[in-house]
Amino acid sequence: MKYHHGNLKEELISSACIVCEADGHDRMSLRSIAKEAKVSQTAPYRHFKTKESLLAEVSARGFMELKEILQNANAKKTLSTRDKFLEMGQAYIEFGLSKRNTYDLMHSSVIDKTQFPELLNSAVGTFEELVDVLAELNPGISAKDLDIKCIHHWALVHGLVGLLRNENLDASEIDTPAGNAMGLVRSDIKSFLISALEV
Amino acid sequence: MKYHHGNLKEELISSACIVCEADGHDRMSLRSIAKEAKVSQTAPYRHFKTKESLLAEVSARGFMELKEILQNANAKKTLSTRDKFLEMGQAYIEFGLSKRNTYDLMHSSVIDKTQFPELLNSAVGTFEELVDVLAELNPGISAKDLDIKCIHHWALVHGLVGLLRNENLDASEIDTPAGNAMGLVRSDIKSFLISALEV
DNA sequence: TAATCATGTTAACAGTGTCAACATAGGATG
DNA sequence: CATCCTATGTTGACACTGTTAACATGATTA
Repeated sequence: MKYHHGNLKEELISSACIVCEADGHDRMSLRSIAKEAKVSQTAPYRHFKTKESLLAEVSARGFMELKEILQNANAKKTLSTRDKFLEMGQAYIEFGLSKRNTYDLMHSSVIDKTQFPELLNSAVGTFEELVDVLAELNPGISAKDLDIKCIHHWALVHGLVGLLRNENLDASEIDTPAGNAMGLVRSDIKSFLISALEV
Repeated sequence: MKYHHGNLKEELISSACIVCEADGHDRMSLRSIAKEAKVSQTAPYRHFKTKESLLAEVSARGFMELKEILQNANAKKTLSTRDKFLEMGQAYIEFGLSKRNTYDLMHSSVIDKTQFPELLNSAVGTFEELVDVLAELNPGISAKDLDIKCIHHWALVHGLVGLLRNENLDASEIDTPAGNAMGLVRSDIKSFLISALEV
C-alpha cells in the first residue's frame, strides 16, 4: 500500500468524466470520486483548487472530443462540401444527445469560462471547425458575414440539442403538438437539417 | 407575532423567483429563503414536497412571463405579420438575456418536467405562441411542416440565447473570431434575426 | 366545547465543499 | 551518505445543505 498514488490527477479527471456523464455534474461530489480513486476526500485539493476547476477539465475534454468528432465528419473526402457540412451538423447533435450530461456541463453556468482560458480555447475550437466548412461553402463571403453565419448555424444545432434534451416534450405522456413535432425531428435529424439549413 | 404566517406559500415562491434570478438556482438554498420569510427552515416543506417542486413553480412562472411577452409582441396590431414575428424573436432573446438565471432554470435538467405537468404545459405554451404567427406567415403550409418550422425557429433563438449567455466569448479578454462575432450579433439582434430567418 | 387538521417549530441525520494542521516519501543539495 | 525541501497524501473540523421525525399551535368544523 503506497502512500502516494502516482497518477491521481489523471485518474480523478477521467473518473470525473465518467461520473459526470452518468449522474450529471450537479449530482457529482468531489468526495465520491475521491473515494472511487481510493484516496482521502481532500486529496483532490492537491491537484484542483476547487471542484469547479476539476469540472472545467471535464468540460474541456468534452469540447476536445466534440471538436474531434466534427473534424472527422469534415475529413470525409468522398463527400461534397455540402454533405460534409450536413454530416457535421448531425454529428454535433448526436454528440449533444448521447453525451447529454457532459454537454450540459459544457454549456453550464457553474463554470466561469473566463477564469479558465484553456477551457475557453477548447470551446472556441468548435466555432473554428465550423468556420472552415462554411467558408468553403460560401466562396467570396465577407469575414463578418461568415462569422455571423457560423453563429447562426451553431445556434441552430445548439438550440435543437437543448430543446430535444431538456424539454422531454416527446417523452412525456402528454400529447402535445410540440411533443409530436419533437419526436418527428428527433427521428430524422438529417431531414430536419436539410430543411432548416437550406443549403 | 403570530404563529401562522398566512401567506407563506406565495411569499416563498416570489422570494424564490427573486433569489433564483439574483444568484442562480444552484446557489439558492431553501433555508435562506425560509429565513428571508422569517420562518423556520423546515416550514417550506408544508407547501413543497422538495426543493425541486418549489423550483418547478419558479420555472413555470418564468414560462408564463415569457409567454406573456411573446403575446404582447404578437399583439402589436400596427405591425405586419413578418414584423410581429421578428418582434417576437427579439423579445424572446431579450428575455433570455435579461432573465438569465431564470431562463437557465427553465431549461435546466434539475427539474424533471414530466413530474410537473403544469410546468410542462407552461413550457409548451411558448411553442403554441410561435405556431400562431408562423401559420399566418406561411399560408397553406401542412401541419407537419408548420410544426417543424416552429422547432426550427425556436431552436434558433433558444440556441442563440444559450451561446450569448453561457460562453461569454465576447466578454472575455481573449480576442477570438467567435468572440468578436458574438459581440456583433449581440449588439444588433434584429439584424441578425433578419439575416438568419430570411423572412 | 371538543376534535381535527393544516401549518408552524425544534432537533437531528447524512451529506457537501473546503481549510488548517499534520504525515510521508522521493528528489535535490550539502 | 545524511539532510532538507517540496509535492502529495491524511485527519479532523467547520459551516452549510436538503430532508425527516416528533412535537406545538391555532383556526375550522362537527
